[in-house]
Amino acid sequence: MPTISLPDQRQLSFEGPVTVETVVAEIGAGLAKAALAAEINGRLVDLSYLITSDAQLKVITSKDTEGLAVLRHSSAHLLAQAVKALFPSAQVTIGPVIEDGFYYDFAFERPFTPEDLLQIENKMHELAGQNFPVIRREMAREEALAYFRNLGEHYKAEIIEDLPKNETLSLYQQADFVDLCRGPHVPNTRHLKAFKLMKVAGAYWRGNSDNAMLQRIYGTAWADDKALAAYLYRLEEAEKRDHRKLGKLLDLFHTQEEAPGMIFWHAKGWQIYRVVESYIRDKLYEYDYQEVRTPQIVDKVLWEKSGHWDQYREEMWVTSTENREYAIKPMNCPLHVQIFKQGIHSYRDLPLRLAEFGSCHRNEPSGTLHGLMRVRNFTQDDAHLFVREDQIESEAVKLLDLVYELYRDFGFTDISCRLSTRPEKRVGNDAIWDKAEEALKQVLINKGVDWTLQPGDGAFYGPKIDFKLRDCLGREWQCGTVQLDFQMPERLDAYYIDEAGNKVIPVMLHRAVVGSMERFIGVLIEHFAGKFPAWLAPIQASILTVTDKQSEYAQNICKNLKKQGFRVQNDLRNEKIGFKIREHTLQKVPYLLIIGDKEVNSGQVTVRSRSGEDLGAMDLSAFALHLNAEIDLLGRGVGG
RNA sequence: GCCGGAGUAGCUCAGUCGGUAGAGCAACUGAUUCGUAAUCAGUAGGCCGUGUGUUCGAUUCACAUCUCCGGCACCA
Repeated sequence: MPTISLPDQRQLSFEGPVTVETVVAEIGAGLAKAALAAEINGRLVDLSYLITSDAQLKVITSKDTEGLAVLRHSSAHLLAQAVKALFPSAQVTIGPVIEDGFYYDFAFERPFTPEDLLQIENKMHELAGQNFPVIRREMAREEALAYFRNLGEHYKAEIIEDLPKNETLSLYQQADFVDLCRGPHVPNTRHLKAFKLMKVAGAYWRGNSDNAMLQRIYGTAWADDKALAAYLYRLEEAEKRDHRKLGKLLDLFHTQEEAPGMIFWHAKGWQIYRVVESYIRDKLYEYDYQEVRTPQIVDKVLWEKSGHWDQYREEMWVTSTENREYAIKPMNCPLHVQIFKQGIHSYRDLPLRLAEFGSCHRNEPSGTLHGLMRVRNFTQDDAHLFVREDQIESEAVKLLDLVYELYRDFGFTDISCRLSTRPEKRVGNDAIWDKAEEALKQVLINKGVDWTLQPGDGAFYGPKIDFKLRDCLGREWQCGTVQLDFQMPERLDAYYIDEAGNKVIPVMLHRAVVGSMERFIGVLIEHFAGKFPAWLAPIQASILTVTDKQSEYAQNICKNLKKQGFRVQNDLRNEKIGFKIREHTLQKVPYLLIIGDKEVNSGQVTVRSRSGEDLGAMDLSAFALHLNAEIDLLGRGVGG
C-alpha cells in the first residue's frame, strides 16, 4: 500500500502498486496533460514507472529544467525516427541532450543536404502530430544485441556490447521506431512541438578521430514556440556581436589568405591592444614582476630538453640555417628559465617573477582557426614565477587575486574556474604529480572560489587551474591559466642556493591572465558588442561640424583634447550633421561633439552620447572632466 | 587534420541550365552650407579565390588546390 508524498506535503495512498501516470491523474487533469516525467525519491523516471512502495514524487513538466531535457532527448528520438522513415539505410548511433538542444549521429552512405534537413524536420512534425505513445520496455542483453544486429544497427550493437554485463537494458518505442535508451522520455510524441533542426556536421564515432566520421544533425527544442523564437532571436543577436564581423565593420583588424591564422591589426584594433597591454604592464609593476623579452627563434636542442619537441613536434614551426635546426618559439617558458639561469640566485631572490608579452607561433590544425580566438601567432601575457616550495601557496593566492582583479576591471564578473589534473602523456613521476595537484587544490579551497575538476586535462609538465570568462551572451572562453611545474626547471638545469649552501631546483609557476592578447580582444569585442567603454574605445570622441564655417573652431577643440591625452577625431566633411551622426554612431564612438554656430559663439561643445542621449552644451573643460571620470571606471560594471 | 558548405566590385549580396557580369552602400567629381541616425546628380570600379582539363568558347561543367564558414578531433 504505497503512500506517495508530494512536494506540497500532500500525501496520496494507493491500494497496491501504481504507475506514476495514475498518481498524476489523481492529482489533477491539467497536470496529467502537462506531465512529461517524474522524480521518484530524486530519481528521474518515466510516467509509466510502477511505484511499489512509499515514495516522494515530483512531477516534471516542460517548465522544469529536467523536463526541458526530457523534451530535448525525446526530440532526438523523434529526429532518429524521421531519418529512419525517410532513409531506412541510415544507421542510428547516439542522440544526447546538449545546451539549448540535442543532436543525433547517423551513419549514412551519402551526406545529408540542407534540403534533407528540411524534409526531415517536416517529417518530425508529421510524426509528432500522430500522437504516438512512447513505450518503455526492458530487454535482456543478448536479446537486445540480436534485435539490433538483425535490424542492421551495428553501432547500437556495439554500444550494448560495451555496457556493463549486469545492466538492464531499456528500449523506447514510438510507432515502429525502437531505440536503446536509458530514458526517461515523454509519454507521447504530442509533447514535441517547438523544435527546429539547425545544422548538419561531421562528428567522429565515439569522439575519436581514428574512428569513422558520422553525420551529426543538430536541433533545438523548447517548451513552446515562444521560447523557441526567443532562442532564435538570441542567436541572431549573438551573430551581430561576432568579433570577425565587428572587426571588419569597425576597422579593427583583418586576416588574409597569405597568412592564415595571423592577424593584421589595423590602427583602431591596435589602439585597443595597446590599452590592454599598458593596463597589464601597470599591473605587472604593481605585483612586482620584471618584464623581459626573449628570442623568437631558438635551437631545436632547447625544445628537446624542455620536452616540447617530443610533445608538440607536429605543431611547431621549424627553420634552419647553416646545418642547425631551429624552432620558432611556441612557448616562452624555456626561455624564461634561460634568463633565470644567468648568474647564481640565492633563496633570497625568490620568488622571481619574469613576465613577457611573448609572441608565440603554433601550427594549429587548419580546421581550428577562428578569427582572433584561435590563431597561429598570438601574444601571451605570460609570466613564470620561480619560487621555493614553501612559497607556492602564497604566490598562487596572489595570482588568483590578480586574475580576478583584472577580469573585474575589464567588466567580467562571471568567471568559471577548473582544476585540470595529470594527462596520459606526461613527464615526471606520480609522487610529484600528487604533490602538485594537491597544492593547487589547496589554493582553490583556501581562496574559496567555485571550481570544477577536469581529470586528465593538465599540461604535460604539471596540473593547472584554468579560468573561463562568460560573456554577456553566456558563452565561455578560456583565458587565464595557472600551471604548477616541478619539471621544467629540473630539465633545464635551473637551481638556486638555499640557506645551507645547497643547490636546489626551484618550482615554477606558469601563468597567463588574459591568455592570448588576440583572443582576449576578440572576447572584449563580443562582450561589449563593439561598444567599448571610453577607456578602451579606439576613438573616444568625434568632433562633428554642422557646416564648414566651424572648421577652425573644431580643429582647435580637437587639438586641445588631443593635448590632454584623449583619442579624438574631427569630421569636417561637407555633409549634413545627421549623416555624420549616423556614421559615427555606427562606428560606436562613445561621444559626439556637435559644433555649430551656437557652440562657436558660446565657446562650448554640444555632447551627444553613443546611445543617442543629448547631454547638452558644455564647456570643453566640463566635457574633459566627464570623459576622464568615465575612463577612470575602466570596464568595471560595463555590460555590452 | 576530418565531414559538409562557401569564395562574384572596398563592403553586403544578386546573376549566368556555357556566349567574358549587375544592385545598394562606400570611393571619386560636381552641386548643396545644412542642427542630432542616410542631400542630389554624375563618374569610375571586377583575371567571378588559384591552377589544370573538357569545349569553338569556362565566372558557369570536371578535377586539383588555397582560404573562409559550421561542426568534430586537437589546443603546451
